[in-house]
Amino acid sequence: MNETEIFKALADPTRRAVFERLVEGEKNATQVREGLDVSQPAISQHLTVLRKAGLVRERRVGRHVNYVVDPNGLTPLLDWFDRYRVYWPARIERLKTLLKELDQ
Amino acid sequence: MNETEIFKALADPTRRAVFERLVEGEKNATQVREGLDVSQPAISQHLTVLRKAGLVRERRVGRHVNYVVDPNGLTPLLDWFDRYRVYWPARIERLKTLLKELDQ
DNA sequence: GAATCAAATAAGTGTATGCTTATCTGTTGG
DNA sequence: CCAACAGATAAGCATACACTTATTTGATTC
Repeated sequence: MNETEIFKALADPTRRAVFERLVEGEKNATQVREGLDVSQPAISQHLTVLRKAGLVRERRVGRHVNYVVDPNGLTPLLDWFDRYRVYWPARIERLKTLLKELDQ
Repeated sequence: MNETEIFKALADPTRRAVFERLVEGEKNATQVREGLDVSQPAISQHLTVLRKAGLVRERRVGRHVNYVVDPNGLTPLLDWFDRYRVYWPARIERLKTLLKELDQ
């Protein structure tokens, strides 16, 4: 749930691949594993890390456990970026300004 | 320069603190160190990691070496977020849509 | 309710990482 | 030039981490 945990979770390429696969849609651990050259426990461990970081949620469906991306999981990182938005490229910065104007 | 390197660089709390201090403005290694309870070599090592990740740049000024945040350093991460913007909170998502409409 | 299968946990291992102290490098000001 | 000082590098260490194989847990289906 905190920045460090999320950054760490996304810092590992394999784990980021797992996350990216879940972005495609809800999947169980076996489906997540397809195409990735790691053992079943490895996937399970990665999913635990992602879950603890608040990036994914699990949902039991019969014998399987489905994993879904948590829509709010990335929020802390977005907030962090927001705090240093001075250094964002102009394109994004422009966007932000726009929102403020619209909120008024 | 690649996502993994940047995520890793920002995943360490001390190193992220170093980066955040540089966001305040150009500083030399000694100034960066102030208030942080780590040795001089530790700071030097953190700065090297940040520099290799493309997040900061160094600039010799006499006997000192000044460090500055690289404005484009975060771009790869922003692009990554962009790729998964489906899961951004609605507020931001709305913004994006708006921009597109305005571009037309 | 026993067999089956998905997924988690246990235990162990090699490597990466963040830190330290000690030393070296390089630039400057007297 | 050389003394002084900023910062980098070397070397070593303890811990964290990503992975493996082996085993356990837990739910379903026959």
